This record gives sequence, structure tokens and C-alpha cells, in this order.
Amino acid sequence: MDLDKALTTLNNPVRRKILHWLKHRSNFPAALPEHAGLDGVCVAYIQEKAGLSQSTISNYMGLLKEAGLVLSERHGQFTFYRRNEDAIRALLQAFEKELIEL
Amino acid sequence: MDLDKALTTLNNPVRRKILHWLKHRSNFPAALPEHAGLDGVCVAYIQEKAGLSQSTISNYMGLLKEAGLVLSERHGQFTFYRRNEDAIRALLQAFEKELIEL
DNA sequence: TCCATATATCGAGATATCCCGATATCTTGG
DNA sequence: CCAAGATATCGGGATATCTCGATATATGGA
Repeated sequence: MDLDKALTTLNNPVRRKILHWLKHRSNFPAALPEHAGLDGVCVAYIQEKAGLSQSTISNYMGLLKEAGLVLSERHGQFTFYRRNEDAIRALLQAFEKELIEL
Repeated sequence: MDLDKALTTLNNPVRRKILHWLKHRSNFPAALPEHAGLDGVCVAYIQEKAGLSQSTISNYMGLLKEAGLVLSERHGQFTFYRRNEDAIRALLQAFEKELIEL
């Protein structure tokens, strides 16, 4: 848990929003039939929702992944990203510990 | 509670350390006799502990204050800074809410 | 009043972040 | 194998952050 890297990654409203949107699959268009039952959301859907360029969103997802905040799984040409709930909780705890606990 | 501004302010290990140090007055040299009973720590002590220039620390304390994370009180030539516990808790809650709660 | 001390502000060079378009890579269908 | 589509990476211009030294401001003491 690299708090510094995680905070840098989350010090951006769009990346925070993405993490927030990923909380519920219903924030995105329905998955293709062949992807039914798969967890996560593909880059194109996230891009459309965020309204930024493809390269920017791919980069953002890479940053979120490097910080450990999302997990990714490739299925064919698609990469599906989903939240890493454990890491998100760990980040919040580390942050709270540094700020509040002695 | 401007989450964005607070996160930007705390996206810096020295500023986080300062907030951490301010948790306990004993992290700094003893107060001068004439300042006994006063809450907070003067800029010079914080500067010495952080090992950065006077202007940098003054600037940092200004950022922390602007973000609402510390309170300041002037006494003579000295400015005493102390944590704003309510704001720190509010920040953590807002951050947690954006990341975890629906 | 004049000075020394504590803090704040200014201006700037170095570095990092933001976000894009262009291009490269990977994968499936034909 | 090849073309098309999804994603990843590259290169770069604009903007923001980092941190400094120099300077300005404020205050208490001689």
C-alpha cells in the first residue's frame, strides 16, 4: 500500500469519479451478450462516460491499476476493469491512520 | 469542505507529516515561557523539523490553512498553527463517502 | 524611532501532471 | 495471413506543483 502513489492517483476528480462509477455496473451501458457474467467494465464505456480521449482514459486506468486500486482482466480485445475493494479500504485506513491515529 | 483542494494539499508527504506532527506538541521543542498555555506550534519549529526553507514552510502552512486543515493564531511576532480536528475528520469522511459509499 | 526577529509574499527555475493526437500492439473473424 | 476493432504507448504543449532565495510586512524591545 503505497499511500503516496495512491493519493497522487486519486488527486484527480475524473479518476475518483471512475472509481465511484465502477461501484455499480449499472452506471454503464449493458454488457454485450458474450460478456454477460463477466465482472468489470471495458475502457470504451468508461471513456464515453468520462468524455475524455481514449488515450487519456487508458492512461488513467493504467495509473489506477498501478496504484492497486483496480484490477483488470483481458477477454479478447477487451480489458475489463473493476474496483479492488480491499485496496481501496486499505488506502482509506492508511490515510486515516496517518492523519488521525497517533 | 472542498475535497479536491484538501486532497491536493495533502498530496505531499511533508504537508501530511506536518499535520501528523501537530498531533502532539511534544514533537517540537518546548514552548517559550511566555507562550506556555498557548495551543499550536510556531512556524520556525515546524521549519526546523521539516528541514525545508522558511518560505516553503510558511507557504505550506498557508495551503493547509486555506484547505481548512489547520487553524492559526497570531501572538506577537509568532503565528501558532494547530490542527483543525473537525475539518480533518470531515475530509476523511468526504473522501470515504466518495470512494466507498454508494 | 530604529532594529532585530518572526512570518508572509514575490519571482523563478526545475519537475510533474494533464490531456491530446498519432502510432503501436494485441486479438478475433474471414 | 490480413483487416478491423479495442486498448496501450509515445511525444509533446499547456498548466500546476515544488522549493528556493530575495524581499516585504508586522511586532516587540532598546
